[in-house]
Amino acid sequence: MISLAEENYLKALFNLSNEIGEVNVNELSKELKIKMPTVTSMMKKLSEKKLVYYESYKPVKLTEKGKKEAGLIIRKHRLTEMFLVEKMGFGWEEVHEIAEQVEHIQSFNFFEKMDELLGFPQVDPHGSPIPDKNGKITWVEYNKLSECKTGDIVKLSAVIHTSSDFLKFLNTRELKLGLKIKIKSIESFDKSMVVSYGKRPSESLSHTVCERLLVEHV
Amino acid sequence: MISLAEENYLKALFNLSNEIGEVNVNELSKELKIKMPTVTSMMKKLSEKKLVYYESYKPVKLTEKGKKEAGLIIRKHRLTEMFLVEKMGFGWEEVHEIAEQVEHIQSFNFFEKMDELLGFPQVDPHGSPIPDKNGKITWVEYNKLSECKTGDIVKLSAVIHTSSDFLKFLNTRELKLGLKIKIKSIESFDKSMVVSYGKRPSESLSHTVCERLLVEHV
DNA sequence: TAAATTTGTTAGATTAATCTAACTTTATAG
DNA sequence: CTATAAAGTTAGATTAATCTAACAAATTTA
Repeated sequence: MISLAEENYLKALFNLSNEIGEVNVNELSKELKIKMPTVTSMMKKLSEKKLVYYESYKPVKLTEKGKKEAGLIIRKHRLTEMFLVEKMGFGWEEVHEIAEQVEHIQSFNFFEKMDELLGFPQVDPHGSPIPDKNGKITWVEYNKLSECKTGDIVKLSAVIHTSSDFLKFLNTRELKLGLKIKIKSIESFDKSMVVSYGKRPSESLSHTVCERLLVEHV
Repeated sequence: MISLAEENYLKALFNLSNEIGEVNVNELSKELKIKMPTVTSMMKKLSEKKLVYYESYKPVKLTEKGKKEAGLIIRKHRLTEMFLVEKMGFGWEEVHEIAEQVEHIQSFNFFEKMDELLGFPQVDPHGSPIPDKNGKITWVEYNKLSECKTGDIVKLSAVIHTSSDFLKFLNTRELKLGLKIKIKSIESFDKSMVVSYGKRPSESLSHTVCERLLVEHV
């Protein structure tokens, strides 16, 4: 049995690994807002349970078993977010906090039913892929908007770092997934972009924002 | 802040109080399957938090504050059960276990949304009343089927003790809330009843079953 | 009403998850 | 290549929720 606390460590490890590969104790500590000694001792425990590879003074890695468990938690999180948006009418900026709690519910059927009612979605409301029933994730290679060049026409496919404030900002600019965006110009001094989309002929987006918008070329 | 463990004690107290008024430590201990010394110490803690009245060797009572908190937890439980049945297609025998977990989720909006999507229901799938936003419950006086007499025609309005097995049994007999039931005869030796309802002209129900079926006279 | 049973409490141990303080190892910067 | 900084560990304390063993109070029964 995996405790609630353990689930949170696995999830954090999974998320950080996907960004930066191996994860050290310090990063995990910051991510979870839990002091390093606590993280160290939890790593020993998860190592005993064969959920992570851990050796003193070295970065931590999820085992296959750990990846699967983490994937299944993230599956529950993302299915929940999708359900909250699609079936309950929440905004995409509201769902993360609720899903953080719902993801720990132990009931295969509950999440199966969500999946079914949603029509087996592949991505959550932020464009992140939903792991399958084995916890396996299918990575789609997106590009950062910030790496595109003037004249490119792209489709907004996902957003990174789903803080509620960032999502509210996107709402105010009517930036939604699936939207076609044309890059009109790039300011060389601050890398901000002037783009057009929907009914907005000219919007300026800071580099920070453009780094968090994932797009596909069309 | 009320912890998950504390919430479970409050809920148990609320439920037991409605059946038997004052509740002693032993009953609470059995209900929660937690040993008596643990219950005693938790009563002291809840008493400090002004959620219960507690004095050594005396029965425990919820304070007004405790009643409100307990009512709100039960509200979340029952809204969840209703949502699972009405919006997600679960059977009434499957929802208790899931609701036991969902009831602890901290999100006003989540349960507001359920309430709204359900059209502000007054009762849960077992006919139990749903407390209002202040945790207040409106009691409707039902009669036990076991207390009715031959010839009575009644409407099945609620069921007590919602164990999954009991509910599955009701499913096999096609006994649903709202059903009109006619009492054809009562066996004096075991108090079992022969009744007719729906497409079933003659069904025998044991006294144990009849005590758990709550009805209104029509 | 005295004995037996049930109910309740106290004391102290245990477990999981956290912390702080002190120390060690590894990495970085002159 | 040493010295300093950053990262990591160990040891020991803390808190919440649980337990068992032993004792005490209340209730039931003979």
